[in-house]
Amino acid sequence: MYLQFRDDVEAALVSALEALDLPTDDLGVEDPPEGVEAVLASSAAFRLASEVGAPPPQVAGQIADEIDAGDYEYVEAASAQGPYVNFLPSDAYYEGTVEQAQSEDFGRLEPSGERVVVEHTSANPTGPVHVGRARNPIVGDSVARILDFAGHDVERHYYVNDAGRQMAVFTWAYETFDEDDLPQPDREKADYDLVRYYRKGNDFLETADPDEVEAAEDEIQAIMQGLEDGDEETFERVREVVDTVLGGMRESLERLPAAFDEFVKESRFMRDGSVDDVVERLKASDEAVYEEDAWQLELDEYGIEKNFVFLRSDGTTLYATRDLAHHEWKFDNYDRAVTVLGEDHKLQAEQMNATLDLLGNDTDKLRQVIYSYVNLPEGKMSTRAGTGIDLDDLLDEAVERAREEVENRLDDRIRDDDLTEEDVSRIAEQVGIGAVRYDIVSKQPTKAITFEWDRALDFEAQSAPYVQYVHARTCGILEEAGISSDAPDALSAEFDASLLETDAERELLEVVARFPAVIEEAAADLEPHVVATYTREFAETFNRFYRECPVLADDVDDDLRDARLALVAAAKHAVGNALGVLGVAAPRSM
RNA sequence: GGGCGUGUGGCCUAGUGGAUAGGGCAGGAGGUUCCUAACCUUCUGACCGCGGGUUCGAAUCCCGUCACGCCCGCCA
Repeated sequence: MYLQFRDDVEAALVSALEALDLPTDDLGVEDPPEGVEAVLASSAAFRLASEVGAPPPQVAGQIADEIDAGDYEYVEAASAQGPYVNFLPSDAYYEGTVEQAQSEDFGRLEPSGERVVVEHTSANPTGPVHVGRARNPIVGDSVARILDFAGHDVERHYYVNDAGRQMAVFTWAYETFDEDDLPQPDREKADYDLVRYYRKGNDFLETADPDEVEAAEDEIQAIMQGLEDGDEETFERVREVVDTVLGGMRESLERLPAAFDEFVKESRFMRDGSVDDVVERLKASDEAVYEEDAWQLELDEYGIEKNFVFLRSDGTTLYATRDLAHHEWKFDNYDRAVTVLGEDHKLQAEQMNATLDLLGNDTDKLRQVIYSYVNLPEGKMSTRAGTGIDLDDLLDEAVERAREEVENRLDDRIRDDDLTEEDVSRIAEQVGIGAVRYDIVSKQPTKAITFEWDRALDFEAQSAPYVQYVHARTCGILEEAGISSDAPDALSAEFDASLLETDAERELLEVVARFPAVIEEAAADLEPHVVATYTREFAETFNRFYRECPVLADDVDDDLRDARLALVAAAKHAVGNALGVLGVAAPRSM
C-alpha cells in the first residue's frame, strides 16, 4: 500500500501546485524523521518560497489547504507542520496493508518481462573458496534474489576462466607433480586436493633452477597455444582440472547458499569464433594501434589513459578480449546484464565498458556492483600463497558456535520446548550460516571488511539471529493459534483491521506496508544492504508490538485477536520474504 | 606520481541536500507467575577526518588537505 499511498501523495501535490500555479517538477516527497506522525512528507515549500514570495511555512500551509484528502483513497489528511506538508494515511491504507500482506509472496513486484543476467563470483577455479572472495557470491546471490523478487526474469551465471595462463599453469602442474611430494589436503574434497598441485607449481616457477623453469614455461606456453588454436586434446586436459576444482568450489558455494543457472566457460567464445570476430572488428576501428608487436586500443576519448592491449605479440588473446565476446553474447540474449566485481577489477570494467561502446553496444544495459575485499587483520587472503580462511572452515565454525548457543538456551528457557535433535541441527545450520551471510550482506559493499571471528559470529542484536528470532516468534504465535504454514486457510478470513489502533500496531503496519518499496529501491540501486537495514528496523518494531500487544491472551477479545493474528501473519510474510531475498534462512522455531 | 573508493561516539554501522545524525557492541541501572529473554526499558557517550566554499538549509554538493584501501601487467 505504501507505493499506492506514495502515488496518491504525488498526485495530491501535483494537483495542489497546479492549482496554485506553481511548478510541479520538484515535489520533495520524503520519509519524515522518527517522532513525526506522518508516513510521507513534502519539503517542496522550501524551494517554492522565493517564487511565491512568502516564507516556507506559509507556502506549506497554502499547499496543505489546497489538498482535499477526500479525493484520495489512501490519504487521511495533509497538514502543514512548519515548512513541511505532512501526509497521514487513511484507514483504507492500514486495512489494505493487512489484506495485501496476507499473501505468501507479499512484496513481490509485478512481472517486468525483463530478462536480466546476474554474473557473480566467477573466481578462477584455482582452489577452495576463501573468505576474501566470499563477499562476491553473497552479494551477487542476494542481488539476483532481489531482482527476481522485483519481477524480473533472472539468470545467475558463473563465468569460468578456463583458458587463461593460470589454468595452463594449473594443468601443467597437475600433470607434472606426483602426489607423494605433496602435503596432505586440508579436506577430502576435490578443490582442496587439487590446489596442492597449483601451489606446488607456482612455488616451482618461483624458486626452481632457471633451466627447469624455462622448460616448464615452454610446456605452459604449449597449453595456451593449444587452447588458442582450438585443439580438442588440450581443451580436454584443461577441462579435467577446471571441472574437478570447480565441482569442489560449487559445493562450498551452495552452502551459502549460492547456486547458478549456468557456468559459462570463456573457451566457448574462442571455439565459436566470436573472439576472433571481436579482434577483427577492433583492429578495423579508428582507435586501434599496432605498437610493440601488439594490437592495442586507445581509449583517451573515454577518459582512460592506459592503452588496452587486446592481442598479444604472440597472437593469443587476453582474458579481457574474450570477456568482450562474452558480453556481446549477453547483450544478444538478455535485456540487462549485472556483474558483481571486486574493486580491483574496476579499471578493467571501465575499459571493457568503453570498448563495448566502441563496438556499437548499448552499455546502458550493463551495470557493475563493486565491492571491497574482506581482509584479515594481518593482510590479504591468497589462494596461491595458501593464506586465508577457507569458507568451509568459517561456515563449519559458525554452525558449531550456533549449536552451542542453541544447547545453552535449551537449559534456561521459560517455556517448555519440544525441540528434537533434528530441530537443534536445523537451527544451528540456519542461524550459523545466516549470521555469516547477514554480516556480509548488511554492509555497504564499498566498505572494506576486516575479518574477525568474534565479530562475524556475533549472534546478538544487529545480526541474522535477531531478525530470524522475530520470524520464529511470528510462527510461534500462528502455530499456537492453530495456523500452521501448511494450512494458512485456518486464519480467519474475516478480520477488522480498524481494531488495530494502538501506536505499536500502527507502527508495525507501517513498516510492513513499506516492504514492497524497499524491494523496489534495492532492485533499482542493486543494493541488498538496504533490505538488511529494513529487517533490523522491522525486528525492532515487531518486538515492541510483541511486548505491548498480546494476541492469544485470554483477556483479548475475539475480534481483536483475529485482527492481530492477521497482522502477525502479515508481519511473518514481510520479514520472511525479506530474509528470503537476502538468502538468509527464516526459521519457524529457534 | 595519477585515477577510483572509504573516513560518522572507545569499537562496528545506517543515513548522498531538508525536521533534535538512527542503530548495535562495550560500560552503568532495571525487567521473565504473561503468545520463545537470541528479547525489552533506561542512562552514559559524536565539533559526521581536517580546513575552506556553495545554499534559506550540508554527514550528504564543490575545492583543498590528511589517513587508509584498491588500481595504473602483452596476469586473471
